[in-house]
Amino acid sequence: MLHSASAQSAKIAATFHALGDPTRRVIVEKLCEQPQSASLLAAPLGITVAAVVQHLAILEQSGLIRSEKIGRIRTCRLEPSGLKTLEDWVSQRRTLWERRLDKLGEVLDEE
Amino acid sequence: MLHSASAQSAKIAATFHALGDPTRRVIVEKLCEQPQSASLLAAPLGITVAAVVQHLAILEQSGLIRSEKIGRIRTCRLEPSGLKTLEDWVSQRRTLWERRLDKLGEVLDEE
DNA sequence: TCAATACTTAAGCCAGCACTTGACAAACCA
DNA sequence: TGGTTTGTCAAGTGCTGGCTTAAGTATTGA
Repeated sequence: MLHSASAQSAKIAATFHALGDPTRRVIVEKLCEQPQSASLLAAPLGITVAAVVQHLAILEQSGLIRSEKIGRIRTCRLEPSGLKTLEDWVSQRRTLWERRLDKLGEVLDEE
Repeated sequence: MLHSASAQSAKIAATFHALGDPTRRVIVEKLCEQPQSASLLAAPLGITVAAVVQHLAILEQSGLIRSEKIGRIRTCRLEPSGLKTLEDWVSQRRTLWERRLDKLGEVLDEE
């Protein structure tokens, strides 16, 4: 399955933007351990639930988390494919960099 | 070699903050292919060299790039260990998440 | 049914950040 | 030596983004 380059870069942009904020990173780290409600996430963060909900929206848009509302409780959980997007980007950059070194090696060998 | 948890998290914070900006991501992507000077980086970005230099300082602080000034030219190159920091964070989260699933499986098996 | 809980939404505040301008310094070159 | 290139630094500007408050909706439980 192929994605357009722009779709991929849009997703990566959203992901990095989401994880660029320390509070959102803490949320993601908590959700790695177990799913939690919005108010449960807010408590240790020292910010209002309203603020947390705003963070959750950004995280959800980026695909890093998923949330489901049952009754009056919204339960959030990690979406592992979001981490995969990140992993792919990093390994792609790494590959590019290594390929460059390989080429450089070839040139040096020829001389 | 051990690093303190706070030192690691400070580095990760700097890395995510650095990559949270689209312009800085473009810079990193360019530097994956080849080292470049500040003005060379600025040209296709449509911003001033002064702005690029500010971005470079942030990227360098995060450990994602390294730069060296020879004559009047500052050459920037990728620092692969910066990408490694990122890779480590992701794989750590992934591991946490998988471990949770494993535990969940055990509990279900016991019942 | 009434109150408490859990979240949602909108509006506004303010600090931080990306960027510019302008003035400067150093290196290169004709 | 004078002009061009390349980068540095400081100050200022405008906008984004994280947060709050306040008012609302839906769900739950006594």
